[in-house]
Amino acid sequence: MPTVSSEELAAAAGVNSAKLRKDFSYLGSYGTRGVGYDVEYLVYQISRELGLTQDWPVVIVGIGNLGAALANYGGFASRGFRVAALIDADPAMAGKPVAGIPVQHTDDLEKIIEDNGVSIGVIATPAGAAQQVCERLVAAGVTSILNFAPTVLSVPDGVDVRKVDLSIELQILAFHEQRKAGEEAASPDGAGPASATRSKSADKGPDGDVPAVMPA
Amino acid sequence: MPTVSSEELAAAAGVNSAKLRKDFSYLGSYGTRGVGYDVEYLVYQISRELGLTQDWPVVIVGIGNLGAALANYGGFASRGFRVAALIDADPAMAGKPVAGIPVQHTDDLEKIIEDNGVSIGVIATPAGAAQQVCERLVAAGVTSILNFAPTVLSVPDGVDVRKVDLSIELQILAFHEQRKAGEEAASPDGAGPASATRSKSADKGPDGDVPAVMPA
DNA sequence: ATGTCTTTGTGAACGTGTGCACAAAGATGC
DNA sequence: GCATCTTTGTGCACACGTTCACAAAGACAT
Repeated sequence: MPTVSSEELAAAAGVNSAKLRKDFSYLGSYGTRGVGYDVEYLVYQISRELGLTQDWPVVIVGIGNLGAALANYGGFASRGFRVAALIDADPAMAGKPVAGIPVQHTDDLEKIIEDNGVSIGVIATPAGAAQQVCERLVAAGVTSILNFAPTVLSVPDGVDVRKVDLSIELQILAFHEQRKAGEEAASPDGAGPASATRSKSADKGPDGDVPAVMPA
Repeated sequence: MPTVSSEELAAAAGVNSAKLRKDFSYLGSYGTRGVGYDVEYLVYQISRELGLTQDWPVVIVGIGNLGAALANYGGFASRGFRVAALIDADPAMAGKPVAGIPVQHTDDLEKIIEDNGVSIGVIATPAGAAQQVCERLVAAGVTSILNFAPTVLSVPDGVDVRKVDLSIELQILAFHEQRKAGEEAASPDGAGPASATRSKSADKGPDGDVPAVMPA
């Protein structure tokens, strides 16, 4: 029986082995003392807990560059996601295959959702259309939405929304990049609107995450 | 002078006002007691701390659907990013404009980086090409990389890499979706490879983040 | 069977981030 | 000038996640 120890896994993943064991214990995963974890059972158990063993039909609304990129993205299928339908508002797109799946028109959105039993929707439309699409998805029975449009969606209770901002990661990189460059020369501080320049060093935690609030 | 109180900002952002004030104090931002924060100065100060006042030239390597979507993404410009160049390995793409910017061939990668003083690179290539592109970017002087390819990149010390996995957010939604559905009926537990079924409830924190390790 | 050796599972310590609560600071009115 | 009122800045306590350290469990050799 192929096994693996928490120490090996921890080294491979770059995390602490105790944390890993504790996580596994929360999952109810029991290893064998002196041996380790049964690889096959462990994989199955984690997969099930994460929902990888289920088939999740999803629809992608808005088949622009991003929607097409998502439709072609290989990582979905291997994680249990199945692109049940592609939907776009442009009549010229209708019927055209993207990633081997014919694009359908927005008019049929509700029927598509219901026929396929879809509970997860992906919005890749322009910002202006996102809220309306969201409402139609929710009304048709979708309870989880992944939003790539640069808008905050408002949804009723019981519906989960996760917003993906493609520029936020770039923002974080730039933040660190600025820190790297700022080590030798202190902040240049050009012509800001401030009357006085404040000091106080502004050091944050070593992780360097961005603050909770940032301007649009 | 238009001002805003921490209480107003906190309500708008949905966070605690004390946390917000503490964050601002770390930034060296002084408000006026009894009044609040000078909006204009606050915006400027946060923008500068986050690096929004700087011009960050970036290159995007791999102009497929995703690369094109990124090139067209409006959120970059407003956050101080400027797409300095688009690079692709396909000679047929060379010269073709995407988002108004002509695509250049990979052969000229090093020259493009150096000429534009680029320190941030975006990789949107297939997984197979990512590591090689990464190495060329780093060798040419790039010190921050945003990786959309489904591969782990290895880089020398001093280079930051952030990996964006487009399916991880979907994964998290599915995880919550599974929890929603699992409330009424306990886990179905089909034909797993396990000999015995373990219990122990497996409750995680209320935030419901995914564990540190997951199978590929 | 007994001892040794490996690795798990977990109690306890530690560090970090969040929220409360209040003194201090400044504005405003009289 | 003094009192009052608002809002900041921050000490303190609490909660949560991470890491350490070790007893218990089991495998394996003799």
